[in-house]
Amino acid sequence: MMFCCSPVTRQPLSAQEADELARVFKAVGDPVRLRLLSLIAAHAGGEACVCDLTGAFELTGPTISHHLKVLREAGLIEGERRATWIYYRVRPQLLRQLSDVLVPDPAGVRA
Amino acid sequence: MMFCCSPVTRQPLSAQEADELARVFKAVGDPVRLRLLSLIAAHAGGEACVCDLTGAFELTGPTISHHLKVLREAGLIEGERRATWIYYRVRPQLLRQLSDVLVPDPAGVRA
DNA sequence: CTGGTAGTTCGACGTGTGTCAAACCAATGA
DNA sequence: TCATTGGTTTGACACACGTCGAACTACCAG
Repeated sequence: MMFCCSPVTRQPLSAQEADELARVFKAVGDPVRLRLLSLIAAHAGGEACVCDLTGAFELTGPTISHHLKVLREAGLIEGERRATWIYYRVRPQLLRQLSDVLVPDPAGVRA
Repeated sequence: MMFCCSPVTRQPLSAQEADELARVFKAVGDPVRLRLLSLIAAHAGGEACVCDLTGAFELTGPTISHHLKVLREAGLIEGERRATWIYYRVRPQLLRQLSDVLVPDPAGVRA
């Protein structure tokens, strides 16, 4: 992930930065994916296997799998197979970057 | 906006919270809207008229207008007409909420 | 009132996306 | 080796979304 830490409110984003950022925000711009992210992050041990996740939704396996893939390709989570199960964990660095980039300027810093 | 301040990583989002949050993240999940938000926020005085914005893109007026409407309906910006021009300004409260909700837990807080 | 500029709304069109069923791959266990 | 369970991939379909041109509204200047 190439964009860096200066908030969106500081100076105008370049088209490139905007493209990269938008890709990630689009990934969290879906209620199912947000809940998946939240379920994984808040799960005991910081990780959850897919079998823990599918039960929380009225959606089929393939659909959950699709959303996990979107989150994975956005860099928000990573998965690891252990024996029969695949465990997902969130990648806090990217989450932190997203959080930082949205922080509003303290009033009056701009000209 | 009804969702509140506890980070997504703390405890699983309810379906309702996820819906509301996703609506807003979807609004920032587009490169043009991200740049618009950034242009408005970083503009001198904290506001910009539409005429300041359209020139920054290779897009027609109606398209810019459409994206501004999406940002407006998401609660991220607000517009005010003064004489011939309409000035947009970002609403920092919502930006702050989005930022807060994405902050990762300090390691080891969860069980 | 007429003309001109700023901006939005409307209607249409092509592409992207969420969903599912069916087929497939990986690991375990008789 | 075969059957079973966990997950992903593929293909198809309906709907949402980004974009544009054209029509429209709001304001200002003669």
